[in-house]
Amino acid sequence: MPANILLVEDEPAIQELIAVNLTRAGHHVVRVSDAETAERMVREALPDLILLDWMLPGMSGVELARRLRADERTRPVPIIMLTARGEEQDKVVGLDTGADDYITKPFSPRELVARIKAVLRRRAPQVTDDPVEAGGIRLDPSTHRVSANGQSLSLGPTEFRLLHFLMTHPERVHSRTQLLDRVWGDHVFVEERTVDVHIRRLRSALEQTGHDALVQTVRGSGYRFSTQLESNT
Amino acid sequence: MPANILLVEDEPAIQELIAVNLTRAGHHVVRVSDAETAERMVREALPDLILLDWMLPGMSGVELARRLRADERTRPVPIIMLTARGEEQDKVVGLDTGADDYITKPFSPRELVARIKAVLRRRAPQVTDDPVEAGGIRLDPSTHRVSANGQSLSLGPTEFRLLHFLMTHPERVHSRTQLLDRVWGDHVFVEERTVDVHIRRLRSALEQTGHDALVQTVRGSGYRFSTQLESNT
DNA sequence: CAGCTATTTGACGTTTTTGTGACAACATAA
DNA sequence: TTATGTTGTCACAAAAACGTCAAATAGCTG
Repeated sequence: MPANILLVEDEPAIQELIAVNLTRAGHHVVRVSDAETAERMVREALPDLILLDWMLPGMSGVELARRLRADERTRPVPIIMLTARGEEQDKVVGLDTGADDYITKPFSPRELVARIKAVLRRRAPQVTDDPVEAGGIRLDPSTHRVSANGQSLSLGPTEFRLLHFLMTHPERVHSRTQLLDRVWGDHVFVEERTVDVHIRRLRSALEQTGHDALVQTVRGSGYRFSTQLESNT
Repeated sequence: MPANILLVEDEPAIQELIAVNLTRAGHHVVRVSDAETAERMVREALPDLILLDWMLPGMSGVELARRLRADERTRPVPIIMLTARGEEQDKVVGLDTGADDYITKPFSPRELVARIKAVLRRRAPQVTDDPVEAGGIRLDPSTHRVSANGQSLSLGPTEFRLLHFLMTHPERVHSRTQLLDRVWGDHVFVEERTVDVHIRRLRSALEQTGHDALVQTVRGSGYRFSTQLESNT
């Protein structure tokens, strides 16, 4: 289960150490040295998980975590705190800010990878029933209804789940494989091309209400739900 | 929704951590360090929820849960198990004893509060004796009567409870399993498809009075009582 | 522009899910 | 007891959704 991980750590040596190990574990790591940049990146494309150093120049890790938790859109992203001190107090405060786990330096790569795996798995069944709204589309899992500017539209179960997933992970590119895993389920044996077909069905449903640029194709990579127009060269 | 919570945890530090957070979340917390005392307190005054540590000196949490489940009076009190990391397999057993949920240490206060909220909501006795009215249908539990635009119609007991439940939880989609739990009872052994049949009987009763779109099918999910028309096109 | 690859699209057969009528078991009341 | 009504289950019918393919189209590279 490879994941996109955002590593926020100012000390180059540690950054390197962590990045190497995570990459070896199959994850895709993006490195950042300060909280401000990190915040921008998170808003740009939600990572699957954030590794956040406790102490950072400028805005601290704690502060960043708090800010991310304050925003509806970034709230669900799991955060693991990297803390230098092993004090009980810090742990409490750290978790209080909304971190999902903490790990005390120095730590073994093995442990880090294990923790990440645990957090990612724990996050998985975190299916929220909360309504999602973006780009004029409103999707409510509890009533199983989708409406576009008041006008309601009907989707098959799979299209519904697909749209739900895309809307809860907006602005991010999802490969066909990822979509199959997250929308269809880990164990299904389905052609990747099938995703295309469902994307198309979803699109044509959305188009009937005038929304036609929400589900975007990223050639060679996958699909993306975005309220921003596609960037053209 | 503040609740009375009984916290059974022997380790002072964790007890403190949890208590502080729950109190901050508006709950009233009573702390106890062993199962025996806990049992006495529960019998004395039923709490709204019990947070129960898996491992306890003397009688274990599991054992306590089992005993509470065995008694008619204490059975309905929801229990959330606190388990230490790495007891994955035990989770199953824990749920088996009748726990409503479990949470693995270390956990974030945020997560704990959320779980508690979820369990309390799930357990909330939302069935009252008040008459319900929606979509031209009026249902009165106290007189056990249903009327559609004045015209009264007769339903079997099961259809009555089914309609009652649907009307008191309108617009929401209910899976067959949920309906079995809430209408038939928690642990009845009935085929899921039986729900379909009763839905059909309910529908045909309603149709005789001209109401035919109230009970809607949501393919792949379940059924829904709604006054809004099903989305078309 | 040509050649190539990736994606879109429409069609189609299959599978899954739901609707329906019938029936036997059971309870209840006359 | 019989008569009446309710309930759970089944088998089959109907409907909807699904996955796959192949042809058409679009995008990229040189």
